[in-house]
Amino acid sequence: MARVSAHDGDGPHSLRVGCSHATCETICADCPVRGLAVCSALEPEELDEFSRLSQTVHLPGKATLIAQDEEAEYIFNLTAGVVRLYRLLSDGRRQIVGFALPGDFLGLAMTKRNTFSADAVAPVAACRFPREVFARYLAEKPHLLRRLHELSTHELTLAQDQMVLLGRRTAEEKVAAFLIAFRDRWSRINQAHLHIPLPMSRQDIGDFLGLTVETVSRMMTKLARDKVIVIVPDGVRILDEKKLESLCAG
Amino acid sequence: MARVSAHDGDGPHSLRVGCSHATCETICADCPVRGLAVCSALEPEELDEFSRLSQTVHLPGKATLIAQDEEAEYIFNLTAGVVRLYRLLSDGRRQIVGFALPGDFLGLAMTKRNTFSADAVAPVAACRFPREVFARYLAEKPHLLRRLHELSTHELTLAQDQMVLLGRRTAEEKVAAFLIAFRDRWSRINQAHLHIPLPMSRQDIGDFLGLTVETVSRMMTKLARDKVIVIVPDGVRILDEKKLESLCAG
DNA sequence: CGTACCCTTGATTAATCTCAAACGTAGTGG
DNA sequence: CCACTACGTTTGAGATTAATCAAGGGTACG
Repeated sequence: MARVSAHDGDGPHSLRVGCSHATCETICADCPVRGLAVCSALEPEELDEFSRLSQTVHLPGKATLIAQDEEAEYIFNLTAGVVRLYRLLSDGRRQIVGFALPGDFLGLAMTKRNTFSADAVAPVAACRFPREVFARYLAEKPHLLRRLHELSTHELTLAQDQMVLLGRRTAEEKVAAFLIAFRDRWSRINQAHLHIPLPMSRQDIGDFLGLTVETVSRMMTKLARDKVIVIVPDGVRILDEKKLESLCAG
Repeated sequence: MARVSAHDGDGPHSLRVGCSHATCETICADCPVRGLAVCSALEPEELDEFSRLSQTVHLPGKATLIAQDEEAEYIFNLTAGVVRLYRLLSDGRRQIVGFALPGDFLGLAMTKRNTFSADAVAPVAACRFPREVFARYLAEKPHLLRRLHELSTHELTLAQDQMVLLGRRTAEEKVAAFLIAFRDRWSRINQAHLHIPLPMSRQDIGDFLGLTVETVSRMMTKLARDKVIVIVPDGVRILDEKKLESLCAG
């Protein structure tokens, strides 16, 4: 896959196009999220063709991938890092509608304008496709469309989970459910089960759970005090899995 | 379209198959939600073929269309009435994840098991397709799949709106935003703008907005006291559109 | 070393929930 | 026809959760 770096090398916004076609194949084959992403819908020979439509981009933390209401120039297939997706109210209140992890696709809707903003929580790598190019490719690949539809409806299910959480769970249940959900999502990427990496800030977690920073912090402290978790740098370690699960109030 | 009644006629669960093929065409052509529903993706000759895959069912209020975690036997295309979609927590807390109006499709995900429950708020009419039959038809109609994907991503956008509402809006803003959203959805079906029909109970509205019945009632009363709306049987009438919109806190 | 930022903790306030009761309406049966 | 019941809605008073306001502690980075 052609490779572009948007932050390293010779200047803050330099673009450096890297590998040849042969290299591209190697990169896709080595892709850590190969089996999870949209790409899993494609045959090896299609994947080769597909990969040539994109560029691999590396972005630093806080970089914007998608800006709400702006024209959707690109869609992304995240390969490393974590991205927050959010909407803002006019007075500045923010609701994070999701966190994207490696393997996640940004821009499923393929709409002309973005319906949310997205920026990197920590440095990210992604396959970036011009939306128009992707749309043309999609038009002649029904099985890719089917995969996209699967991903969309899965997202919709997650969104409904989140509605239950936001509307009907207490602060403690929200935090517990968040940790469990994050553990489950990470475990599909790497095997580490009891250590949950949380690269995002408490503020981000609060804006995802419909809570203030202070409340998130208090609930984390409470879970730690109750020996359910230990707070470690950039995450938590689960001490009592059963207890944490029971606190979610399924 | 073949017609089945699940509540009228000779017994509580009687099924009465009605019209012939010729009649079916007439019914689809007359369908009030023809231009809104999935059907809008189909050519007239396809529509004829498509319609023969379904039965028109009529269900009384409170009837269950979809039961969470059960096998998804049917998918529905709502033609009349209102349906609430919801999830339950094990202790009985309920979150309504959406209301389906005429033209809406239930079962977009096409998954083997239902991820939510759905029941009629008031008597409904719907085109009912056996899931397997629909899936087979879908497999050979990429433009239908495309339409389904469009509908799914639109649902996802609505779900994200709802997350903002649930996570970051006050009780008054929630109720105001609910009324505005409902007015907008009705206006796509019939032209009546200032009268908003609300066939669902206050409890339903509360379970949709993440509020208690009492709070919904109080906010409705407040809006009425402030001369923004008038509460009428089975709905509200908007008195001050601008004010109501400003209360949503875009 | 200082500054900035994030996280935590404490005290107080405010929004919403809970509990309780009264009201209205629709349907039922005497 | 009316009384009675059932159910949904409204209103009030008090309890509770989470927000707000305020301050201190830790860590990273220049």
